[in-house]
Amino acid sequence: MAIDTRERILDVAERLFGERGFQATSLRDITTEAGVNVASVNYHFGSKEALLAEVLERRLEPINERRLELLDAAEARAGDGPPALEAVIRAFLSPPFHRQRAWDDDGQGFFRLVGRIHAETNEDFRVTFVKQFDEVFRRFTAALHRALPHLDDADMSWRMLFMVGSMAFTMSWGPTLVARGPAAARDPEDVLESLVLYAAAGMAAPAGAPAALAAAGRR
Amino acid sequence: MAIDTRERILDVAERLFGERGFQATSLRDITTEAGVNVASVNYHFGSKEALLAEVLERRLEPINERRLELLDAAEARAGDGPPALEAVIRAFLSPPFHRQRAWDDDGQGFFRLVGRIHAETNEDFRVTFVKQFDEVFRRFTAALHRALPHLDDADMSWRMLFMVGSMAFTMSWGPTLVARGPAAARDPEDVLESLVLYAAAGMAAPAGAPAALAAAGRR
DNA sequence: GTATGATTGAAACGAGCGTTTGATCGCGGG
DNA sequence: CCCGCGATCAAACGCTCGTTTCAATCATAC
Repeated sequence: MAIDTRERILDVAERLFGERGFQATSLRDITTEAGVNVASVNYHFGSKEALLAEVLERRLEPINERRLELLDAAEARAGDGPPALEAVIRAFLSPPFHRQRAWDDDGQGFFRLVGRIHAETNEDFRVTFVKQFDEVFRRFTAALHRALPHLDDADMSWRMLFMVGSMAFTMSWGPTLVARGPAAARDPEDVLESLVLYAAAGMAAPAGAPAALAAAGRR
Repeated sequence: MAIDTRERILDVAERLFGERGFQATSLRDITTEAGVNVASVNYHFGSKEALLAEVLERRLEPINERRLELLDAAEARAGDGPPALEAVIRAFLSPPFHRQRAWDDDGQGFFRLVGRIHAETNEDFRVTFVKQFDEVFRRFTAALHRALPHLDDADMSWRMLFMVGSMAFTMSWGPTLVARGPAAARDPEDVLESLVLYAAAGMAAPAGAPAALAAAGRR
């Protein structure tokens, strides 16, 4: 009936998956709200899982492309020297935020969905999910290593995990935090700035000693 | 049949909820693996949701108690002055890690479950979930404000979100990261140290300017 | 030993799920 | 004009879910 059935399904699925989660959202929820037939999901996408995959890919691909563009620019600006830490971190963190003009935008569904899928613990899902970030991770790991030569591989891996965690959590809880207390209300752009500063400072922190030594030093 | 039906159900439920998620885990999965009857869940807990609540409470209550104890100690050590930033952050972050001797422990189920529930976006769930942290958040917000007087309320709220996100993400992805590349393999205690250093540096970062000013300053 | 109340067991309930089917519709090309 | 085909539709399929039922079993107190 309507303009484009595929697009309508993708839009509604993105929002509902973000609001309620993948498992908790039924195809009937989606198709009813989109005003299309139940069968159209399987007709256009093949299965519910394939629908999720396409929902994610539609957003993540341009985001990861943009990340690499910004990283290229940061490295070009640095010439032969190591790239500026803050620029590298901003290249990674800013693209997801730039689809979000305000906290209650339409983009909120995607925003929450991204936060949610980052927390998905199903190992099969993680394998396919990580693949989409393969090149992004390799490039940013290398760039961060150059910007922060004092960190070894293990330190870097964990700190990148910390950074991604902050980002994912902010995307997932940001709308809730803003809705709860007006004290926290700020432009998404401001929050991004705050997150970049936080991550840059954390990344640049001195490398930790093994726990045994640190414990001895503390006491 | 066995020693304690309630306890057996709680143990298995904790693990399976962590591995597969709440929605994706059926009561029959749990009861089969625990060797008890399907009806026993509803008999002992009332419903599947009530079972989840008890699974969470059993672990979170002692963790939050410990957090407050450690915060008390840190504040006592500081006397009238502001508490040491790193001590406050360690008081918050360390309790969940201290149930985890190794990454492949039995505690992994709980570890992942905690990571997962932090990312839950169902608003009803969040309301009840946040309540359990009420006092913890109030106390730590106050302590961090004293340790970091240069941050306003909004900055503090967001940075605490960043910190919790790093923690939750680490708990959720830590086992995956360790299993994937031996480069990252480290004692959970070492990772905690790394996380504390990262969070302390991020928290202590200079306060951000509003985005408009920051953008002007960058270009 | 038997009554009593808590616990367990097998089976069934109704509802909702993802998916499939086969008829029907709309429409551009022969 | 109608053929062919992609798109849509209502309906049904088989299955699994959380929950309930009610009889059987157990432990304990009298």
